[in-house]
Parts: sequence; C-alpha cells; structure tokens
Amino acid sequence: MTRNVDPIIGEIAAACKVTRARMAARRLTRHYDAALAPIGLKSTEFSVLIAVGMSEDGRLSDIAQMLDFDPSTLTRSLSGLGRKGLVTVQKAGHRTRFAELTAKGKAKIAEGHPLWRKAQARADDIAGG
Amino acid sequence: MTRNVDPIIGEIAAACKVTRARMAARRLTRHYDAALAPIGLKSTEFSVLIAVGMSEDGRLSDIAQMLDFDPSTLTRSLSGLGRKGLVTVQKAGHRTRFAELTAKGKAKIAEGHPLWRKAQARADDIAGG
DNA sequence: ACTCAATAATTGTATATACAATTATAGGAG
DNA sequence: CTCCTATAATTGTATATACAATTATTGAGT
Repeated sequence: MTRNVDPIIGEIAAACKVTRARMAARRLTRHYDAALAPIGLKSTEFSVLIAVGMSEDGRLSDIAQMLDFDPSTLTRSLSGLGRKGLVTVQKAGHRTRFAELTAKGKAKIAEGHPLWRKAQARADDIAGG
Repeated sequence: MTRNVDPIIGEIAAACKVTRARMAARRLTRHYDAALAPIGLKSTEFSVLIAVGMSEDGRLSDIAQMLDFDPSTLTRSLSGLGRKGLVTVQKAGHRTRFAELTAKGKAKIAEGHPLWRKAQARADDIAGG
C-alpha cells in the first residue's frame, strides 16, 4: 500500500508542525462552533467576548495582545460583535478606543458557559483526531 | 494587580482549549509564512501542495480528508494554486476530479524544503508563546 | 510653539475556512 | 431501462486572519 512518494514530500507530510497545529485548530473550532451554535456565536466571537471581559481597561491594543491578534483582526471582529449589540467601542482622546461588554454581551457569556463546558470536556478527544 | 473579574469569564479565559489552539495556530502560521515568503507561498498553500503530492490518486475528496478540510475549502485553495501554475485539476468521468502537481509545483516544494526546515526547527519556541 | 518620530486604530486587499444550497453524476432497486 | 438515492464537487455567503498603507494623535526634542 505504501506508494513511492518523493522523499522530501514524505518528510514534510510526516512532520510539519504548522499543518498539525492548523488541523487541530480547525477540528476544535468546528467542535466548539457546533456547541455554541444555540447562542448564535462562533468560537472566535466567544473568545473575543471573553478577552474584552478580561481586559483591565478595554484598550484595543491590550485585547489584541491578549489574543495574539493582529490589530486589524480585532477591529473586524469587534465590528461584528458591535452589530450584534454585545460590545461597544468608545473613543477616548481619539487615538485610543475602549471596548466594553454590554449587558447583552454579559448575558451571552452566561448563556454560553454551560455549552462551552460541554465542548471543553470533550476537547481532547477531538483535537487528537 | 489582579482585578475582580467575573468568575465565569475568568474560568473560561484561563482554560479554553479552542482559544489556545487557535492562538498557537496563528503564531505558527505567521512563523512559517515569514519563512516561506521568499518562494511566494503561505503555509497553507504549501501544506496543500504537499497533500497533493502525497495523495495516492489525487481525488479531491481524499486530499480534503487528509488535511481535514471542508471540500469547499480545498476547492478554493486549489484554484489559487492552479492560478499560480503549481497544480492542475483534471476532470474524470465528471463527478470526480484529480489534482496533480505540475513540474513547477514540484520545483516549488524543492525550493521550499530548506526554508521549511528552518521554520520547523524553531517551531516549538514559537508555539509556546 | 514646531517638527518629527512613535503609537493606535482603521481600511484595502488577499487568503483561509466552513456551512448551506446547488449541480452533476454514478450505481442500485425495481 | 428508469428512478431514486448517495456521492463529488462548486458556488454563495459570512467570518477569520494578516500585511501594507493610511489616518490620526500624542509626546519628545529643540
């Protein structure tokens, strides 16, 4: 059954760490997305919501650093969450912005918590394959 | 320094496995992307090229399964690689398609190999944080 | 006060990713 | 052979992600 594959290709296929990491992330993302579907959020949106809740002062640059997001990625994600009424972004000074959970955003997190727990409990089975 | 954060938010932030997996994937992706930049490929494109090279018969469904891609994701990725002349997708029967590396595609992999090795060697340092 | 470098955030553009819906087709039941 | 179902792939649409370029704004040095 083993085919004669170019040895370079074989080496990379067997070992590549970014391929594995992305694959694991895809699997887990689908798993958590399915779990969170009842509250209408994807796992990334949920993560961002949590990061906003964790942030000391809500500065976008802090939140981006927390998640290791490029700033532009955060801007885009927050605009979606803003549209859904889960966060607000307020200008201060004009160079800095502050993100805050709305009451609705906090409620979403509370609603999502048990769903998240269920997904989290099975995460290890999923990540492996 | 420790702020009074909602305990649910704190629990999720401290433990969430999908958040961690995605963060690790983002870091590694940036790392490998930078390494592969000289050959004009992103890490995902490189992975797909490798999967095509590994595939027994080139059937798209096999390749998608190998990478744990949704079929539609593979279609999109292959169309980009096709535009760059690195793979061809041929119709057979009409329900099945076969992907194949072009000579240029094989050359790209050979070119990328040492760059990949360098990135791979440092991957563990990057993934951690 | 004025200029310039450093910082914060957004917008433009391109790839990554998946779900739902669609199209096409091969294979089996009758 | 015809019909139905299961399978293969693509397209529509929405979010995820980042880099480069742009905009705005603060602060440092003179």
